[in-house]
Amino acid sequence: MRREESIKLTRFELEVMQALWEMGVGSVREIQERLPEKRRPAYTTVQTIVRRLEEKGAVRKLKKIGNAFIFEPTVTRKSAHRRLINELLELFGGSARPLMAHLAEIGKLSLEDVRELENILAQQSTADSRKAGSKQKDLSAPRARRQ
Amino acid sequence: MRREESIKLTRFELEVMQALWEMGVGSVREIQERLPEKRRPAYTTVQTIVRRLEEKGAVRKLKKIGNAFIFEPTVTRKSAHRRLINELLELFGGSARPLMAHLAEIGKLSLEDVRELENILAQQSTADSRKAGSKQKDLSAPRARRQ
DNA sequence: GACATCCTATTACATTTGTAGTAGAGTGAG
DNA sequence: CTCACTCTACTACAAATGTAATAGGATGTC
Repeated sequence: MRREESIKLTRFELEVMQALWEMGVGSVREIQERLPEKRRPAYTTVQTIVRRLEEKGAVRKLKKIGNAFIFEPTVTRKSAHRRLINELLELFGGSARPLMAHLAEIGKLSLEDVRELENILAQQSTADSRKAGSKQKDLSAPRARRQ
Repeated sequence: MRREESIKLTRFELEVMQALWEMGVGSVREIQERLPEKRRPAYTTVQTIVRRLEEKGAVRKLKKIGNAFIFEPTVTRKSAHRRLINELLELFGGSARPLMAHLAEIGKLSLEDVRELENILAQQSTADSRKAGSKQKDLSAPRARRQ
């Protein structure tokens, strides 16, 4: 069994996974309909991507409803994101600092962002020092976007 | 003239650019020799990548020494990195917060990192607040910085 | 049970990317 | 000048990726 960390996803594959992660599970049709209407790919295009995702081990057939397969993700959004981040980090020398500095420099990171993050981290570190096993979750939960 | 922000670089192209950015300018030979010895690509492979980079407008011929061209980057490391970061940010909903949270969650970000960053940001914001009252934009404006 | 639908499986093809070979022009050492 | 080298320009080709068409099986609807 391949380690899921080793699965690399292309841009389009990631979009499809994104839809699946949001839905939990879904058919090819449902995935297609969830993709942005602007320049929505053909049904069979989505089908091809889902097939490739299955070959890569990123999704699997969960069951069949009627004559349609229902797919579910077998890699978590988090692990996929982790991979992407790690790749990006490599370009920045492996450490998060230059990346953060860059984020700040190009205006993507506000002082408020950082202060909140600092609080979270501070709490984590005290919590972790007492009980190292507990995974603090949901920091990456989607939140209202502004563009 | 294409806007440099629109230039997308592949993994290998980025490695080559990395070498060029470090050197400032250089020939194909020099670039090749600067690539990591582990699995160093053939000379003509590097040559091909450099040619593609030239077609994309990421480098240009600066001059000729002997019969060899000397290339120089025409996109800055910063702008290339900005593009990569923006692409990654899109996956995280466009905001840096979830990305930061994720970084913290997977242990890539320490409390010290964040505290230092906070200092930097605090200084920037006081400097900027004199000009633009609202959001701290413009951090990406050309601000005499060494490359 | 015949038809219009919807799905799957298979095949196809252009582009991009990684990786390099070859031919021939330019250049420095004798 | 001639030879060995070094470069460039051009060509090649497989794998990955984006994008879809086609053929044919399964299903719901009269």
